[in-house]
Parts: sequence; C-alpha cells; structure tokens
Amino acid sequence: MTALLWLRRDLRLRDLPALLAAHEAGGAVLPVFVADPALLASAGSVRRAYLSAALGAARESYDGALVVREGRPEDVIPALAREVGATSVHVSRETTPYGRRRDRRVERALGDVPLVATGTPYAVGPGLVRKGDGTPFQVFTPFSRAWREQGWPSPAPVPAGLRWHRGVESAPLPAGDDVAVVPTGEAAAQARWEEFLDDGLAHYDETRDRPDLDATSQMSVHLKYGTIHPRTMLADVAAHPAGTTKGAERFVAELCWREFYADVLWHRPDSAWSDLREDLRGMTYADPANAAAGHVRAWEEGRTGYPFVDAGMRQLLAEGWMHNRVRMVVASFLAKDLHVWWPHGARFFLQHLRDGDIASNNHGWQWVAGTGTDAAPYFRVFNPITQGERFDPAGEYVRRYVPELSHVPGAAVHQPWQVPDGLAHGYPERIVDHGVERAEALRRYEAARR
DNA sequence: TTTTGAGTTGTTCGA
DNA sequence: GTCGAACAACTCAAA
Repeated sequence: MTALLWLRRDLRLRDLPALLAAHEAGGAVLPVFVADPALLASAGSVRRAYLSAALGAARESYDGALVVREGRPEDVIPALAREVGATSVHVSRETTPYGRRRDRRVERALGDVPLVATGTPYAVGPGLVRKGDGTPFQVFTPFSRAWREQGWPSPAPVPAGLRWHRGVESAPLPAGDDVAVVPTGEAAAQARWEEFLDDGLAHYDETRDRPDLDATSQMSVHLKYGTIHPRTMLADVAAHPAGTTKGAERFVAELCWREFYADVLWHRPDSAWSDLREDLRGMTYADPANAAAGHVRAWEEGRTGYPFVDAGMRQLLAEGWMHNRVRMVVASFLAKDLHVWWPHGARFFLQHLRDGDIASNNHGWQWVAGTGTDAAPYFRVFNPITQGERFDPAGEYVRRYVPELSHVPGAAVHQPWQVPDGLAHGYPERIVDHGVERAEALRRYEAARR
C-alpha cells in the first residue's frame, strides 16, 4: 500500500504533519513534486535556480525517494496515483487563490482516491483567527494579539519507521539557469536559522531596518519553499535565551505579518491582483507599457537616478532578494513617483524574488500603494533621499550595488548630483523630480477620493 | 450602546 | 538643527 505525499511549498522532512498523515495511512510513502507549467512560466532565472536547488536538497532529505513530474497537476497526480496504486494523496492545505483552484481540480480528477489536507504552511491556518463576531480582522495589531492568543501546536515529529516507495521513474529537476544561490534545502535552512538565533535575534529590532548590515534572518527563502516551518521557528524562539528580548518580539511580529497577509488573501482571494480598498478604484495611473518615457524600464533596471532606489533594484536583479526597507522605498517610487498601479511592480517582484510569496508580496505592495488592508495613509510618500540617508548612513549599501558611484564617499552618495564629478562615471540624471511627483501623487489621491 | 484612543515602516513646514 | 503639528479616514477593542 502506498500514499502519495504531494509536496508544494513544504520541501522538508521535519515538522510536516502531511508526512505524518501519509505514513499513518499504513504503507510506503512516495513524495512527489509537480513542475507545474502554470507556475514556472512566470518564474525568472533566479526563481528557477532556487526551485531547482531546493528540490535537489529535498531529494537528499527524502533519501533519494523524491519523484519529480512535469505537467498539469490534475493530469500528473491522478496518473501517478494509478501507476503506483496509491490509496490516498496527502498535502498541506494550500491557501492561495491559484492553489485552491488547482487543488479542487486535482481532487475531482482523483475520483475515489482521497486528497487529504493536513496542516498549512502557517503556524495558524489562514481563516482561523477571527474577531468576536466571526468576521476577519482588517488591522494588523488586533490580529496579532488574537493570533498569539490562539497559539499553535508543537512541531510534528518525524515519523518513526518511515518507508519510502522506490523505483518510480522521475523527470529531471527543472533546469535552473547558472545563477549563484545561497545555500538552500532543509539542512541549510536549519544552519542559517541557528546562526540567526544566536547572532541576530537579540538585536533584531535595532538593526533590521539597515540594508547596509547583514542583520536580517534571511529566512524568507526557506519559508517560501517550506524547508522550515514557522511553527518550528516560533518554538525555537520561545526556547532560546534571547527569546524574551525586544528583538525576539519583533521577529515574531514579522512572522505574524506573513500570517496576517495570508489570512487577508484567504478571505479575499480577489485581492491578489486587484485593489482591496474599492474606494480607490477611481485612481488614475500611468501606463507602464508607455515606452515613450522609459521610466518604468529605468525603474526595473535600476537607472532612476535615485541611488537608494537603484541599489535596491540592482540587488533584486543580482541576488533575487532585496532588503525589506528598500522594497518599501522602491515600491513607493514606482507607485507614487511614477504613478504606476501596484500590480505591475508586484508582478515584477514575483518574477525576480527568490522568496516571492503572493500574499506577503502583493499585500506589501497594496500597503505601500495605499489600497490595502491597514494601508499606509495616502499622504505617506517615501522620500528616496531621506530614506537612504537614514538607513544607509555611510552609503555603503549604495556603493555595493552601484559601481558608477564608488568614487563618491559617505552619505553624499545619496545625492551624487550635489557632488563635483558625482555623475562623471556614468550614473544617470534623475528621471523625475521627487518633490514634483510627490505633489502629483497627492493630487491624484485627492481626486480619487472625491 | 456609545465613546474613545490607538493603529509597522513618513514627510514637510514653520516656529 | 530640532521639534511639534498637520497631513484623512476607518477599524478595532476597551472602557
């Protein structure tokens, strides 16, 4: 007897309730990953490289038993179930709009073989935290209080006496382009996590906003592929000597943001790609396809003439990652200085981010744009110069990613046009005047609210 | 039931 | 240079 364990964003062995359920079904377990063209089509080279690396590491975690198949899940999973005579298919419950539709299709296509969902990629399953009257929270802080009170189960054990179903043909791993990746997979996630617990957690609240320092956990890519579960992380934080520090409290809050946005998306699947706040649907936007100005292309390629913005975009393209503080600044620049509707930026981020997650990414964008849950007030427009001076005070972050400015010392690098020869090595002029565009953004909001 | 205070991430202006 | 006020409107939960 065999149970399929269909892995999606849970490429790990430890703390995986769906694996426990598959094992308890009573026979061998066959772990399978489906390379779904619908998802791979939009993935950039960095994302493909990370998926490939995470799958390779997962195959080691599963002692070589992981099978990869390519195609539509509603075709592949039932076919594989027939091929090996599986009596059940086990998954972690998927909560994103595409994942929910896909799983319904697969469940129908499986017919008599049950699709069993156990657990989710979250400490608290999306949809569970509710207000007293049963409706979902709209504001983060009350959500986070209720989320903590709700609590979460202890990490699930690795099943004893686990038996893998072997000898099934596998497609090659999806090809990853030749891109440098940070170590990924379950062991790498664990190693990085322990390093952060000991060296970063206690002072996380003071240093997390500084892109020039190596002060963030770097756990986002591991959460995306599920090489570690947030439940494990929360248990580890609670048990750590630094677990009662302000830094730990702040880190738990960041994990809670991930859960909050998953909850929002669960209740409002339409908000993946359209404004959550309907009263701002009358906003007027610039057309990102309008090549005449080339402003959006300049943003995408890190040539806006605002060093903090350009450093961020170049970090994104080079590493598939951008510091959270800089994500807010570049998002604000696209939305409020270039007046582009947020989905264009959200889509670009998802193509390039190694940690790209539709709930966190798209609702982060909605927050900046002012259209989301608990949104930033419309008058809150990030100033890319001020933000750079405040959070990259020595200019080191900018010079790391913008070599044309390596000759400009200190914080002066945030305004190279003020420095003699500041633009002498090829760094571009500013494509827009921030003061002018800020006023234009406020005018557009004012008009839309009337 | 009504009121009240607080709510991730900011900027600008004028004193 | 520093500091407080102003920049809306709405949700939530405690009082």
